[in-house]
Amino acid sequence: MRTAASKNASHAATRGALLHAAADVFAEVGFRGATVRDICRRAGANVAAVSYHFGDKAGLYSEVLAEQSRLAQSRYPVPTGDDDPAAQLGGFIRSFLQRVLSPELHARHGRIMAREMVEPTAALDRLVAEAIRPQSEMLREIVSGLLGGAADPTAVRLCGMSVVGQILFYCHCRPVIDRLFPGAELDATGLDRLTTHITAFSLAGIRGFAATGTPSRASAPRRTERPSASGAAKRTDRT
Amino acid sequence: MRTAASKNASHAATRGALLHAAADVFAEVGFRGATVRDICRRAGANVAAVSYHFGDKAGLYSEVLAEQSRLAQSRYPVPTGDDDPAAQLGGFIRSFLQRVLSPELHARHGRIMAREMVEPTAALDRLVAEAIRPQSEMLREIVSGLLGGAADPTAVRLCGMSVVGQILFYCHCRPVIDRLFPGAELDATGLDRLTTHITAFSLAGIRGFAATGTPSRASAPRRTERPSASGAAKRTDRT
DNA sequence: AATTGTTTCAAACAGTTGTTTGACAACTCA
DNA sequence: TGAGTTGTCAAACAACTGTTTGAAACAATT
Repeated sequence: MRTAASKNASHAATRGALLHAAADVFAEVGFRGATVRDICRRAGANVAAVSYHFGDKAGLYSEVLAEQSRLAQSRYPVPTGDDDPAAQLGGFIRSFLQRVLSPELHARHGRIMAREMVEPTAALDRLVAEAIRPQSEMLREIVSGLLGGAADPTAVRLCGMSVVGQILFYCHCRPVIDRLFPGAELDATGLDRLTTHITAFSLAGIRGFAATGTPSRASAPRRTERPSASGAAKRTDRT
Repeated sequence: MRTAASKNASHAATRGALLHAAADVFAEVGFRGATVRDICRRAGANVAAVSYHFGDKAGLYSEVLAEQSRLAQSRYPVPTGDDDPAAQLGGFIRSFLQRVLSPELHARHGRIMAREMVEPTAALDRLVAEAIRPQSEMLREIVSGLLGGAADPTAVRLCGMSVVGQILFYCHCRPVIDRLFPGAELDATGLDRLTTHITAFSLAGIRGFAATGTPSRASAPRRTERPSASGAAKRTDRT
């Protein structure tokens, strides 16, 4: 029998090298595009190493996903201990942005997560349960605090998604953004500016809902004609 | 020589069947995951058909991308002819949402675009130039109209991205949303509700900027401690 | 020193991939 | 009719995929 860690250091060494290399490769080309041979070459390990240490490619990927998620969470945790809901929202947005966009984490964590969301693998369920749902719950409480206790749960959910959507846009659409606005980089300064903007925009948006139960006094968008779709769906404007 | 259409109907027929089947397959499993054999099987064509009609797999994909983009744009165009910037924004949001989320288009257009943005291929440049940049420009003018003529270009851009981010979130993160909130479907009614929400949220957010040149009166988010990152980046709060 | 359990490795395996080939049928136009 | 073009097809090609194998190297214990 082996007494856990004391036995062999090389086990943990190559295992770590595999995780390290795999994170890079998965981030670059996705799960499908990644090849076990490429990962092993970068890790300085034999092709059989993946099978030996993680069972198969999917097992390695699942482990990478979990590790990246843990790492990002511990590096930029959501700050707690603030009573002001507005400050809570700002902290939430800042930490979220840093997790997916800060230069040190975007290359791996951010891109891997983006891929996993758009093209889910079997590992997504675990990721949602362990990492995403708690975050979602946290945001729900913050928004709820901003909207007031008796707020419509649907409105709370929609506002939360509006916040997260703004954040993830910069992560998911980075290739497009870089092409549209070549100059704008996302270094630490850019991240600060982004945090300020999204927080202010979101607070104003949420407070628009808080004022009246219905969406502020905004002029309701006029329906576009549906060119050939038959039978206009019955209208239900109110939330 | 062949006089265009009169020659052989079977050419256009199998070519169309290939585009049709390929759109489905690319939407389902992405460019990498799609196999020429699967596409041809669904199209009722021979494996060699792709090579014959489109040169290679990438050529077929590029054609699918362009066709889907054209199709979505003609089906749900951005309504024009409205003078009220708020109504313009509502129309922009509605048509955008319908293009990427309406049941008839999401299965193909929406999902293919989402994949292309997260994992770009060589075809992205053409897509940006022909479809995305014009939309971006349109949105820029709308937001500019809302913020007033002398608005900071950076603020206009950020507000525009806040709008688009909210929209694309439902397209890019659909797998996650479905797991977090299993009940919420996105049929025509749900799309209407979404349109109303995002429009109201965005108008409130933008107007928060229009009031003062700086981000409303929002309490600035307090900085989270950076656990181990050395040297705090110098602070530049103002936009 | 012999034994045991663990980790690495080159080689091979079986399957799939995109693409090409050359024969064959269908059609147009003279 | 017959030459010439065009589209389809089964088969094959070479390259690459994830995974397995059995032997070798290694470290620690007996």
